[in-house]
Amino acid sequence: MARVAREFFLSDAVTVAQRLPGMEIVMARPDSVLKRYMITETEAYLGMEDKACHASKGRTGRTQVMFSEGGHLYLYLVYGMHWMMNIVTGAEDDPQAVLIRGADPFSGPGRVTKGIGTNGSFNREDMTASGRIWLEDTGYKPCLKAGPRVGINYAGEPWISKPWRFIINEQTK
DNA sequence: TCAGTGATTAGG
DNA sequence: CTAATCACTGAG
Repeated sequence: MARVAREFFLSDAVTVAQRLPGMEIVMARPDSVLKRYMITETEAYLGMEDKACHASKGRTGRTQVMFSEGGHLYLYLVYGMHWMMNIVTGAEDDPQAVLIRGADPFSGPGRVTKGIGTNGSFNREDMTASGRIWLEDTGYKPCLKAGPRVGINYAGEPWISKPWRFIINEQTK
């Protein structure tokens, strides 16, 4: 299976967030064993206008990586204990990103990073070139369910209501 | 329901 | 320098 290349990450965050579920995050462990985690849930953060997006505050030390070319990782610590992992999307100077909220078998953005082992040392990593983390397309195109994003009430309308959270919709039978 | 925990940011 | 905030989780 081939590594997903730059072009994929240059689309807008909503498009990338809709395509990511079903794809696999591949981690090369220090002992060179490869671990794969299928993405199950994402959220899109759409640039400077989106008040829920950290980049709406402008270019700061922390948000700088969101202004880089799509394919880079944006990792930050929240509540003093949980690392959040985002994939930057769009062209350079177009600050958008997709939060990874779930990756099998982990549910919840803090559990994902803890489970797969990403932390601040992965901030600014380029997924299209890194030797320790990248993305692969399995070809699986799951059914998705969209809904409002979590934990961003401070952003106010209309951002609270944007249906930019995407979850694999398990078939009920 | 609510405390833990520390980086980041705005402001004096 | 201070103080507020926070894209969460787990325990009760």
